Amino acid sequence: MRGHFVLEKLKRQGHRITKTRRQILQILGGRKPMSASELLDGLEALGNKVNKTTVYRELWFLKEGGFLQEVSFGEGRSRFELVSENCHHHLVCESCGDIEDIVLDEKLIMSQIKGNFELRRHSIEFFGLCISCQKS
Amino acid sequence: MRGHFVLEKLKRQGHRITKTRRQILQILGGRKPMSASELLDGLEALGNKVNKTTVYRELWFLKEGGFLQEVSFGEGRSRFELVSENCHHHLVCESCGDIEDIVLDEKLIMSQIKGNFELRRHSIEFFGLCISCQKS
DNA sequence: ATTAGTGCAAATACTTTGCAAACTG
DNA sequence: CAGTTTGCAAAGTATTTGCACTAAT
Repeated sequence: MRGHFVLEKLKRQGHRITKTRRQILQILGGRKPMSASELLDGLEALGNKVNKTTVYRELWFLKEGGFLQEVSFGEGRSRFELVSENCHHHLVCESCGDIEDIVLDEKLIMSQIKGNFELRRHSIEFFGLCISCQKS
Repeated sequence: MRGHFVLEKLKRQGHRITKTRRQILQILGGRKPMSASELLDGLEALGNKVNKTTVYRELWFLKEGGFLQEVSFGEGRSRFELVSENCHHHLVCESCGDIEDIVLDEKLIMSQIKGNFELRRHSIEFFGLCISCQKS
């Protein structure tokens, strides 16, 4: 889901397109899952000195609207990324924190869930060392 | 890894077996991944009014020792469970919070990670509705 | 007796809330 | 103008730290 598509849908839904909302989508559009504070930094880098409350509320708003998904890398804080059509997961480097996307064979994994559990969502993350960090 | 095995190993390593340490292992031994505050409640239910600091320190200690593993369900807090020989994952009910273990075909999943990423650990969780919650 | 383990209070990090003010459409 | 969005301050929850004190071996 691309940022401008989100903006159009929001507009159609009667929501307002503010500078902060536009910039948050812009920032999330290009990168890996981001935490609230990283987003805050990103906004500040764009010259937008917003309050953290605004960022948290915007993340909640966009998540509720189905535009963002929350991911957790066990860092004690949440990260958010634009929902993507192709279901992907992450390779997280424990040294430099770099995040790479990885696409798994969904069917293969889902087929292993037997029984009557009604699956709604899942979260799969791999942690280790990226190529650059293996060298150093 | 069973609790009493952990206790023996700790004793061999020169660590002390305190009431709190014994009870924490006892509580973690029987159940699903628990948060620090749940553990605190469990200890209080056993008549042990420990301080939360002690619980956090003990969890850190046992994790460092390789006896516990940390899991995150994106709740904004960490959970801990005894490390198990057979690598398992979790089915988490989003309604009642019940946690069921599930064993996946590791090789099948790991084989999908191509490239030069040096894998150290991974985390796979499924969220949805357990059987009882589907009925109500 | 040593020193690992504990309690307490305070500090830090992340996130949420209430309300008044500002801005978008 | 009306209703959405924002800022600010304060509160809430999870976790950590320093230091003096207690207890296991």
